[in-house]
Amino acid sequence: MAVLPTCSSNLELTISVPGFSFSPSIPSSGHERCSTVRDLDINQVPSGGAEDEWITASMEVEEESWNGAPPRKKLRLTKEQSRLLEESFRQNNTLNPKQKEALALQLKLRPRQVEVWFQNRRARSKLKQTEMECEYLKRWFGSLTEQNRRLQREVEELRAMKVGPPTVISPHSCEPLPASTLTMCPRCERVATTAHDKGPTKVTAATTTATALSSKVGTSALQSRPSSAAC
DNA sequence: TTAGAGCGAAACTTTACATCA
DNA sequence: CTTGATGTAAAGTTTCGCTCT
Repeated sequence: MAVLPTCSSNLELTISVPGFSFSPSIPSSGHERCSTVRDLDINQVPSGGAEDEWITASMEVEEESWNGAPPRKKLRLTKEQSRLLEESFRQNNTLNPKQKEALALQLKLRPRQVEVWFQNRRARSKLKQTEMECEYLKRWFGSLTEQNRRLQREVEELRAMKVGPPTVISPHSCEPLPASTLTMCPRCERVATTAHDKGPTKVTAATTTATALSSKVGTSALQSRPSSAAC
């Protein structure tokens, strides 16, 4: 199996905050079940109020929502909160309780929110990586299919040539060697002569073609696979 | 201007596993 | 060694805010 990119924590996932604005937002008309209080944008600091008051207020709203039907009020993180979370995620994609507490304090969020954000972020990283692996395998499959087509064409061409068994000329005697002295290198599958024939070997066109063919496989394998030992 | 579809992300649930008393 | 409590991560799902048409 090929070596695949494995740096999930380095994946650059942009966290977009659509429509983020400090200007007063108009409550969505499609969510009538929200109370008047909960229609307030919880990301928005109330005019004239301190940020701490805003946080307290938004938490109170959440507490209230637990009486009766519990419609979730979803927080939209500010750009700054997202940035800090991302930064922290890059350093460490899991948090111990102390880190979680500290980060929550720093971001003025509840520890549970930080925890959920990290869970979702890990999930997104994994999804992104899986998608990348999928793309990689698709491309690899495509190139192997193409390679296979080419090789089959070459096999057909060779068959059409109807050449006899390969003839090897010995460098010592300058006489043709019997085909039985030919061996195949098990690693690279190139044709080689037996041990007693150490010198450079002249081969006929057919053998050359066979060697070139096998080396082609090696070359393209090198292109598509990250590592391949040279013979 | 409004309604609704679609999408992204926050929040939740379930399950599995590890640790500890 | 077994057992129950507790905590956490992963995977899957639900819900909601927002944009676009």
